[in-house]
Amino acid sequence: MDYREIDRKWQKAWDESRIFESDVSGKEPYMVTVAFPYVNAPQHIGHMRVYGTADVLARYKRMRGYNVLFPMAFHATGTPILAFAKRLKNNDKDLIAELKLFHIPDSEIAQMTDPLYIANYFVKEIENGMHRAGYSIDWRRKFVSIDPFFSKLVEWQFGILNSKGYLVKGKHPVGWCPNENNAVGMHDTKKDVEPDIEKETAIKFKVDGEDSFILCATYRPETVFGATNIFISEASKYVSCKIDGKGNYYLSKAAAQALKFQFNVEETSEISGSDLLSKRCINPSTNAQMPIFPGFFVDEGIGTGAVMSVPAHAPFDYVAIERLRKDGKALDIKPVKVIEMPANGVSEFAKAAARQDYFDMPALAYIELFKTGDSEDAALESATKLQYREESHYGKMMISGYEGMAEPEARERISKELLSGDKAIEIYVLANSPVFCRCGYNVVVKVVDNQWFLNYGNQEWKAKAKEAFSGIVILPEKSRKAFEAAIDWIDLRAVARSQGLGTRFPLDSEKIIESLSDSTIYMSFYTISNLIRDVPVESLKQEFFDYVFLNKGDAAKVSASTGIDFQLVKRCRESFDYWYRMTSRHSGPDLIFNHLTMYIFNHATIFDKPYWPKQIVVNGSVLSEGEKMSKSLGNIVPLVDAIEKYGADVLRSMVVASADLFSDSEFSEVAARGIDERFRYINDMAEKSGSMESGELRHIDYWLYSRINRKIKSATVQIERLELRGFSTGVIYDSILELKKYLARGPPNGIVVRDYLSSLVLLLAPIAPHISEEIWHMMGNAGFSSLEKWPSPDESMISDKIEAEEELLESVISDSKQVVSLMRKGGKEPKSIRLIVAEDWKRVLNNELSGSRSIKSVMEKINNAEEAARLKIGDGDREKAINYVQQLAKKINAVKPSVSTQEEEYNLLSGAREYLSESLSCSVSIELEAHSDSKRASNALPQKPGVDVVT
RNA sequence: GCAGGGGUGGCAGAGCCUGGCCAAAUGCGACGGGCUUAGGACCCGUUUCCUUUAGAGGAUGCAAGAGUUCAAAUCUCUUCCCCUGCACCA
Repeated sequence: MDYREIDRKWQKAWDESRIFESDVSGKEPYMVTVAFPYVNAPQHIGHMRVYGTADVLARYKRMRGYNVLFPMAFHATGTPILAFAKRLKNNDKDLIAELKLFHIPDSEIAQMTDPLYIANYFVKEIENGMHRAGYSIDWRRKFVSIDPFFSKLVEWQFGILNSKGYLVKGKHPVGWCPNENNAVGMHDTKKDVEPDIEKETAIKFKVDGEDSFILCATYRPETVFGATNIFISEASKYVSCKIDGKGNYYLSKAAAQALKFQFNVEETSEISGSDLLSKRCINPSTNAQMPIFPGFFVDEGIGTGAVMSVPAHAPFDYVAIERLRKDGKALDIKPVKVIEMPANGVSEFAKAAARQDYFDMPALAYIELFKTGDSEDAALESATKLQYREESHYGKMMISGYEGMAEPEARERISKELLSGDKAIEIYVLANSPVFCRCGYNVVVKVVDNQWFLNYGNQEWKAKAKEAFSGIVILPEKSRKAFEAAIDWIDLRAVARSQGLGTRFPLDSEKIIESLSDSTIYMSFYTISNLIRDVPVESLKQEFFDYVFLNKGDAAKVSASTGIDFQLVKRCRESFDYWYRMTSRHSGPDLIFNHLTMYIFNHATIFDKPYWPKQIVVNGSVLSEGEKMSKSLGNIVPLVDAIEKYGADVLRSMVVASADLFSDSEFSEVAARGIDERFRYINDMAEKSGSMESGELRHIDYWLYSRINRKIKSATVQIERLELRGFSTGVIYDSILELKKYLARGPPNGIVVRDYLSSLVLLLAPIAPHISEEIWHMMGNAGFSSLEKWPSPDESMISDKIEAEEELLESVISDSKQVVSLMRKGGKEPKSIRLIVAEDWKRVLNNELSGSRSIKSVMEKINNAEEAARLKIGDGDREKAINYVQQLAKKINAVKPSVSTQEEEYNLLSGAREYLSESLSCSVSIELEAHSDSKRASNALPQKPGVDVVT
């Protein structure tokens, strides 16, 4: 069996028969869409998870009789492709190495300095990979998000959003490269670090006798009540400046430079750090006089280059004051405690901080307890972090007006009060500074003016989105909460960028629509993309989309004003109306907080209710040999390589079906081998089954029928919920165990095996379509298994009884083996084994006990002659019956009702006698308890025949 | 910090919603045996501890602790730990 050959054979057959090209019909529609791939890299096996899962659903629904559409397009908007081209221009070695990993020839790489060339190349590459993976895609509908005709849809969409007032203008902080003069995201930084922007409160400390302020940035404005002095960097340059035309503020020159990206900063004079030391300030919250001291730890580049000193709550401040004291300075500075920890604090540190001896200096507690072999700065750093964290967690304010308030709440309140009282301003800082742009420059925070946002915070819109969301089936159901959180959380989203590929922003033609915002309703485009491919782009006017997607206006007028053929206009409307009624959307969990949420919002406001999303499926990722795939680990496996090596179906089963939706699946050599072996086994059995004789149905044949029908039933429930792990375990693994068990029971019955395999092969079709087709054909069927009807269970063939009886045989064997092995230990060799079938009155008692779970009532029945007769307990059996019930008393909860009668059990064992003696390598005889002279006879229980090993 | 998900035997991973048949499926690994010239494949058995020459009994056990219950991996509470996301970026 050569997977490669089978893959090619059936892919070709599918293509030639165009079975995945779907058009409007009388059947129920089912449309499956996946977050389209970004065309700046070839696919690796990780991509197979989401596309493969979607394909499994598409293939399953097709077999369920739906008219399934699985389209695909490509994403090329935004900056990554530009960045890619730029990196290649600069001969970026890492990128070239990555491309080589995917076997991209040098001649191609040489041409990849052109963004469009890159996009085209990867479009082809990815399409080829998807084709070889066997996805049932209708390729006629493909498009790229930078195609002009697609831009028309985006323009139309933004026209609607604007008319609803959802586009707003405002300020926004971004990571910024002063050298390249553009916004910097994760993709643009060295080591791919996301610039982490945080807000800080910069408090104004009035300088005594001057009309100016010292500006101190802090994360903990609530500690301003404990501020005793100010620290500056003695050796640094400071400036006095106006910020946005207001005030005279002292801050470090470095800080002033950085703040120019956030405010209009006018420097009016320069002053050295040491000259500042002679000034005094006033604490805006306590009106206390505060001296200015040099602080050994103050960095001119961080914050404002000036720090408000809170020695009670900041270890660095405390130590700086101590050092000054040693030099006879700052003698009158006393720490002021403003946050109290509970006396029974949870950590050692917190407990100490609350102790009397550290009464007003909790910082000291942290410092002392953190004294390690580390450098002092490192220890102080750790102490600071912990104190900050613990005070946030457990601390309560001691300041009147805020007494007892938890610190985070106080922080927010006090910050707001300072800001509204004009006692502070808000600045942005880079929390993970320094971050380097790829060009080598330090990234700063810039506040971008005139930024356009989509206002997802709009209450009306949010309410609509929630309404739409309530009607969506989320798989797996447990990710529903994440969506709810996302819908609540999403607020303003910047929507225009100054660079990148994509559609121009209608309200500012200098800008490009941001690349997640331009792809929130693109799935609707699939319904018409194949129809309008040759229509002149200019004709795709607003009224065309209004008619097609919103049913506004009429086709004749639209045709007249746009010049698009009347019939075509109507067909577009019909196509959208047909397909968009049932859609399933697929992606990874990383898109919940952006794309998928935006998808819901945009659909809710643009489309009418019948076309709102119906289902969203979120799946986990793929680990490679237990590790996350990453460039640095060098364990990225190109998709086409893996298909070549293992075959599409083994790979699909491993990547798509070996884990449940939410968990990561694992790609490994061992797993591949396991699946491969099982596929081969099924294939071999199918081959052999052709020549198997058929005969009358035996117990074990009914058993196999019961199993397969039960499997069809459970597998259908599982695939419906995309619980693919359970599904594939049942279909691939368990079914083989069942077949083996069946074969061990004697010569197989051809018709039964063939029926079993036929169902199995169809169940396998969604995950392993190529092999399914191959075996389906081998077994003499015409047509494609991909188009066969999904098997439906025959409930009448599902039998608990038959399955329980087969289990009985297994337990008889294992019981007997255990006895035999005990005998052998004692040096005795078994000659034969007598199996004794329990009498019917025991069965009756089992049923009574398992029903009532009451020893007492059953005993009463036995002792009552009439009842006993009804229960068919003869007078001679009464004594035995009482003993029996007493024997079961201990395990009353484990007593099960009896499934078969004495006669049935006897027949079962007799029928399986050959199998039993073979399994036990010993001759076996069956007898009834009533007629048995074995001393073990009374041990016989219903479902558990007595075993007498004769030596 | 906030939000979401999780913690099960050597490993992976079911079970948890709907408590009892759970010393816990299945796969992998390991060990012993069979088959084989040999290896692979395949087949059988073992894989928490103790006891047991009759199919068994007992102890411990599903992150830790407490609770509910006749009965807890499963329900409730507390604590600890891990993963993911926190935006203008695809």
